[in-house]
Amino acid sequence: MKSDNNHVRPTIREVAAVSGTSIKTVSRVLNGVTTVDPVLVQKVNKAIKQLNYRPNVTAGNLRRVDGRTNTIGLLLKDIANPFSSALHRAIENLAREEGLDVLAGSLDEQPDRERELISTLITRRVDGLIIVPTSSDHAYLQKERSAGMPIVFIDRPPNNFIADTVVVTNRLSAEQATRHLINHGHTRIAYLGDDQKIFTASERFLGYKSALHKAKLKLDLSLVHHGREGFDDVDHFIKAIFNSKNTPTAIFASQNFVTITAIRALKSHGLEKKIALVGFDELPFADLLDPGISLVTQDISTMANIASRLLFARMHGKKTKAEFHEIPTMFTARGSGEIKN
Amino acid sequence: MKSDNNHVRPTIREVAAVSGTSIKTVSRVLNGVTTVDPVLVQKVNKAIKQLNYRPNVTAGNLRRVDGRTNTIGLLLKDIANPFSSALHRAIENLAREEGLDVLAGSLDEQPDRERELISTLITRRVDGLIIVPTSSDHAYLQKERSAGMPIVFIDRPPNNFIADTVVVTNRLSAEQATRHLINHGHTRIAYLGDDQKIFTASERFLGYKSALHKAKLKLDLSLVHHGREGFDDVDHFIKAIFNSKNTPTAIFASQNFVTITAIRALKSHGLEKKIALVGFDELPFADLLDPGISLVTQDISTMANIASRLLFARMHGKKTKAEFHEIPTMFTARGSGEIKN
DNA sequence: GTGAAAGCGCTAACAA
DNA sequence: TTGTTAGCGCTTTCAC
Repeated sequence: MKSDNNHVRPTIREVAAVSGTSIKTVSRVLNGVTTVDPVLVQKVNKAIKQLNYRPNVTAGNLRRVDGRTNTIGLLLKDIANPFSSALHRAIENLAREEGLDVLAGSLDEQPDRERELISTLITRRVDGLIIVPTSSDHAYLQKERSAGMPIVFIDRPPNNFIADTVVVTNRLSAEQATRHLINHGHTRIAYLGDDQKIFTASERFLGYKSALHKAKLKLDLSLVHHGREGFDDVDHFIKAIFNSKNTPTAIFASQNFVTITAIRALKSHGLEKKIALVGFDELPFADLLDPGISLVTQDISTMANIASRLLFARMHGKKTKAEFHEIPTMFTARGSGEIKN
Repeated sequence: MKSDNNHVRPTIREVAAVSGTSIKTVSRVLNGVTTVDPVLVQKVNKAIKQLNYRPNVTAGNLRRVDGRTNTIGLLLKDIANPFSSALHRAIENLAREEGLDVLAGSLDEQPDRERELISTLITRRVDGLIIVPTSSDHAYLQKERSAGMPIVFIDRPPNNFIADTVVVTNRLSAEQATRHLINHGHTRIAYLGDDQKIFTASERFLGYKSALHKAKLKLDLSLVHHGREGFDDVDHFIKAIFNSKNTPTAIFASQNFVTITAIRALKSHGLEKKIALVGFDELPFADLLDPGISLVTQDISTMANIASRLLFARMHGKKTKAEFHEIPTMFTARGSGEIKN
């Protein structure tokens, strides 16, 4: 609150005045330059303490030769989502080691929000961006990268734009999960997924179809639903197929909230121990349910590690061509996926 | 990357040059001043587009009369914890409406980390701070507030420092939860809690004791354990009391990870339908377990709302004395807490 | 309505 | 080793 005159922070100039030195000497002390006379260092430190001086780093960065703000931007689907927050935390830890702070924001699958947030982050001159994208066209980022902004995509690749990308083996893992159900004797396997516009959702659906195909099972579209997480339609669909003649004997749910909806629906029909279920995505405490939920989970730690290292390297000037990393998933059998037909 | 000469962002000066106007006119256009000749506005906008100019807000804030950075700092226990991330998300939404970005960080119950993070946030000149504190002494913040930094505490109050605070009715709600178990016929109720140094943990323990006292039940310390979340000791303790002669018939678990540990232990003994359990804190999908977990939950949305509004008001110069808000909790009976003795 | 000059708090360059 | 000056990119002041 600068408007308050008794509430103004002292500047480097005042520290210089109080300590009887120059601002440059104060600056040197602040930056740990070793060639300063220890006596002056003492004086400066005393003045700093006396005035409760706190350097303004944003002012310093303005002139500083590297011009860095030591801040990175992180765009997530939703900060409160378990996958997002685990990713956020892992990246926070890595950023801290590099002396970077993280400005994170939720996009809620809204492309406008993606552009808007990226715009404000650029306006703040963050040093780099890690993005779980939601837009279907990232050509607009070309200008930003040309202006020197390092950008790494995680969980989903960019569209119409080439950049470092870290994703998981969505298709392969979904195929394996579906095959797992097939191997337990199922031939009528429902697919419940997120909006197909989302990369991970469409990839996982391809994996599901591929598994059916390889097992010479026919794709029955009446058992397929692409919904929006948490929306009633998933619930309606599940209730509808359970009331139809064509009841599936197994379900592959390709995202955490969809899996939750499926579990609720199964429970409400008393079918949770009769119909097999395999989910894809983080699901806290999947082991506590009865039956435990068999899940394909993502190696968030490795994803965060690779993405962060890539970003930091670009921030340090690395100029090699964009890298694409596909991280294997883990499968944990806990019971729900091992129910036999 | 300023070191890269072909990667430098254009400045307001270049926009002025290209558009054939002055930097002040460009500044006016940028800030939407309406008294600018539309012809000049056109020219300026054309130059901005042509150069892909992005104003540097940190530079602008330096001179700007209010000196604000439009950033707030948010210190949480752990960004990936369900309670923290829900709080974070709620605050993010409110901050966005005010045009503020959020710099969030995890403290992991480490007081050093609290001081360190606050220090870097002040150095960045954030406009305000919302803190879930972990330190046992906040006197060090006095200087910062005197220098004009608005500070609001949430979930836990400050120590040796008076500031706006938003907490829940920890003691009362814990007492009610314990009484709920007593009302179902239990007299040997175990208490499992977090480290007592944590405000919420000690308050909830007081509530537990108060309920016993009012029901004329004796406090049996062999049924009480103050552990650290996720640590094996909670698990060991539970196993020990189940193997003792003094087995409890009910458990009050005062924090989410402790509740999880309790559920796991009960399940491993096949006791989840025999021993009653009430938890305190967020627990995703508590309704999906069998039995459903009866929980005291916190009104995170209201907490975030009140804390944010308080902070924003202080940022706008509000000078009234510190407010203390105690938010009621909600109790949801789902089965685990209604098991009778 | 417009622009030149000063200055925000700091670091870089260069001199002493 | 220390200090002076210029300047980072912008907004403010104030004259035109």
